[in-house]
Amino acid sequence: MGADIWTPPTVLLAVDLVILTLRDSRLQVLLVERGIDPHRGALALPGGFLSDVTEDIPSAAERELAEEAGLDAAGLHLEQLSVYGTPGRDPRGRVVSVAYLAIAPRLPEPVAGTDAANAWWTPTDVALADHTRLAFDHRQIIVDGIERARSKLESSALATAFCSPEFTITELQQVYEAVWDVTLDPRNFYRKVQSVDGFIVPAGPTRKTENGRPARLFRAGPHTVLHPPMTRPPRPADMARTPA
Amino acid sequence: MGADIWTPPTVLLAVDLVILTLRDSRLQVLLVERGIDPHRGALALPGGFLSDVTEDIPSAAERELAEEAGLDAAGLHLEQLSVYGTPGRDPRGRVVSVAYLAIAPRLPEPVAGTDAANAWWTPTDVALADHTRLAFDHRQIIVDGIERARSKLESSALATAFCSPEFTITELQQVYEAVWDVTLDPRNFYRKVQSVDGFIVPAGPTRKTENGRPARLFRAGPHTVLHPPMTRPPRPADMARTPA
DNA sequence: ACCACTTCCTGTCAGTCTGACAGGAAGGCT
DNA sequence: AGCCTTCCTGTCAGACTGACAGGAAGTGGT
Repeated sequence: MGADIWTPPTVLLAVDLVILTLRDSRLQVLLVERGIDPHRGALALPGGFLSDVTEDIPSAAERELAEEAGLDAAGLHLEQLSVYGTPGRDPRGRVVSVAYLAIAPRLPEPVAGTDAANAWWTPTDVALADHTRLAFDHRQIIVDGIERARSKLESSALATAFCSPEFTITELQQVYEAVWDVTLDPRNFYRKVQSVDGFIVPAGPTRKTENGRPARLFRAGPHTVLHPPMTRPPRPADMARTPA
Repeated sequence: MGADIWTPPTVLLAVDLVILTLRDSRLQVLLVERGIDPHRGALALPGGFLSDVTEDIPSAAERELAEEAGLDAAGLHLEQLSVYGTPGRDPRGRVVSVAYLAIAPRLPEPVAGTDAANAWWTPTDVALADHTRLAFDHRQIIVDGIERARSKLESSALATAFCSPEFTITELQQVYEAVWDVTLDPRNFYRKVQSVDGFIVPAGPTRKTENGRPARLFRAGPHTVLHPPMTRPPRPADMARTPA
């Protein structure tokens, strides 16, 4: 406890975005190729530093969402994920990054074409494969983001954020199946989803054609917390290990 | 896209701690009285700036836990809560605070006596009462911390962190009742808690006396996620309206 | 028009879980 | 021994879940 004038250290503040969507019935994450050092050429999450010292952190996340992903934050689920600030994670200095989780509906196919056009949707299993080179600690951030999405699918209406404003129950089921990496019984899923109060509401008498019998359309209901929650079937891979 | 040399802005990084415990069958939070401006004299969460630019953020949280609360981080649940960095939340500059949620077992009664002795356990309803003056945005941080604890009691074994290493089922029930602010049926609670795989395990043939029949002792089991989860009964305040 | 095929949706049924309630077990105290 | 306290085991009806069958509503082929 010296009596000298001590001033607290300063850090560089960044935001990183885990943007998830459903394409080809697979969970995909948006990655960009880094054009500058460090980690030039490696894949990374969209993100960047605060533009100026007066910028709000959620605003920075929305700005990066538009600049690097070409996505409009309006009508897009965006929530804070966690903070990553281990010393040495960025060689440029002490960088503390606030990670955000964004969920994009499947519709906006063309992500590129905007400012930073070198962005690709990547299936999550590919992004997390051993041979994929990810910058910084972005691998861990992606893992955390996916786990957050998996968890929130149980207790919240987050699944509707993966869908267009109007969607069928089958589409909703595909969200659960892709994110949880399971297969669900359609009949039980129909029953369960419609019994949860305020989860989804019928969207007019409209219907939608594709191949078989037309499906009814729904939209997100008024409730964001699910009572009772959706139950995730136990994955066979989760064998319990007992730490001593 | 200017060609000028742009340097990202720097911010001051702080940690704040929401430390919850159970005292007198009530959920209580540790608050300190601020001795310096801004908000001198107001109540605040324990916390402070990073000590130096090389300090890890979790380490800073543990250091503040020891310095301001006199608690040892070992064997204490500590998890990151969220980040609070709205411009203007601190008049000294752009301060971004990483909030942590800590759960303390009921035993360590004397919190004071250490470096910063002006720390008190405060029932959460008192801390959040309208007449209580809380510094900065700490009211919101406390609300978020309590909600996190409430939520995690459902799906994780967090409740055991409120208890001594060995505890009775009744003590565990009091945790749920205090945090959720509900009353639970002891008989159903016994059945439920013991049926959840790996939640609690019997702790030897030991017993513990107090007033009536001795209670069996348990300790935390190997699993930290609960299958199936504990279900929180709907609070009477949430009157559901059933649309026709 | 009819059939084959696709997808969507409704029903049934047994096992399990939940909420409500009764009553016995095991201590201390007078 | 009684009486009080607290702990714990049982029972039972209703709700929920997982597994499975079969009808409803479209499209396309012949």
